[in-house]
Amino acid sequence: MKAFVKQAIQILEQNGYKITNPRKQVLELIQKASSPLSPYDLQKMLSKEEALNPVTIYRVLELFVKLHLVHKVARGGFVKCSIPTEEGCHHFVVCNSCGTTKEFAEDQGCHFHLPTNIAKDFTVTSHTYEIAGICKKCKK
Amino acid sequence: MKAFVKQAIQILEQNGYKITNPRKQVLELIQKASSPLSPYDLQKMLSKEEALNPVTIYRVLELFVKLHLVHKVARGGFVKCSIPTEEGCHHFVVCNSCGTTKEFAEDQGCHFHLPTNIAKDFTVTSHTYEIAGICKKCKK
DNA sequence: CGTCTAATTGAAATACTGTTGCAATTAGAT
DNA sequence: ATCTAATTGCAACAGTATTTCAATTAGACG
Ligand SMILES: [Mn+2]
Ligand SMILES: [Mn+2]
Ligand SMILES: [Zn+2]
Ligand SMILES: [Zn+2]
Repeated sequence: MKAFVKQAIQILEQNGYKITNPRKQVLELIQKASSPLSPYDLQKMLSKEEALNPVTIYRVLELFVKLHLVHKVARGGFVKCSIPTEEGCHHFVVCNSCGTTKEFAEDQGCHFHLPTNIAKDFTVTSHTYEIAGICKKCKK
Repeated sequence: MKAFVKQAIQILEQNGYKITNPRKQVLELIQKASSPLSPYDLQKMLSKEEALNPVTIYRVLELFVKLHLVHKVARGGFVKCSIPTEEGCHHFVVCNSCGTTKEFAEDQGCHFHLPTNIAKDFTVTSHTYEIAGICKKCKK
């Protein structure tokens, strides 16, 4: 995943969006990162000279998501609480349009799978499986 | 999952916590719900008479999480952004103690599985698989 | 190149979410 | 019924997210 910035710029151009400094800066940071970044994560990574207004970062990311340049992965903020399941896992369907979240049961049991290299360093207490997309209603 | 409230109250008692109105109210609401609830979701579900201070709801939930009466499922808040993967899926390990989030590759490909009854009503654009627990560092 | 303008950014105001400290209230032990 | 530690509510605050509008700028065009 190295051509990321280059390719993203192409897609911006193709869709008639300007190649601005804030957009380039954010793309560079995302390319370097190995973990998901929040708007404020990004802000903190910028030097004083290249500082950006948080509002700008939000808008840049919003655009990137619209163009599918980045995925919006739901992490952070607070907590929704749920009754624990037998196997300690949760399965959700989330509509990207209306935000509706529904919990569901997997039809042939839990598909949990922990890579062995992770298992060494990490004590698992629960896991979550989330499917994002568009619900029936929002398809009109 | 019907004995939920009763069992929760038992565990509160066993651990020397008081059975208060706010705690009972929140337990009832969670039992009724079929989807995860945020503190403010819960607040909105309460009538004027039984109204609770949001701070109280936060603290009640915090206790419930500690006693494993509910799971803290990470949804909502804003966005962390990530470069999309081939298969449109993301796999994270999240430490419940320090909050560190790492993305990882599944060792034998993507374990994505969409129950057929969901597939009918829902157009999937991406999915996320998240493992929560305690990282090496935080185990001391 | 410079000019021009629609697109983009930043500043300010505001709303929502989450946390902390302290005083008032209350569950439940005696 | 009384007493007290545990719990709740209030107030103040910090962090996150959104909206409006004025200032700036990318890049199209001459
Ligand atoms: Mn599972
Ligand atoms: Mn996957
Ligand atoms: Zn929807
Ligand atoms: Zn940790």
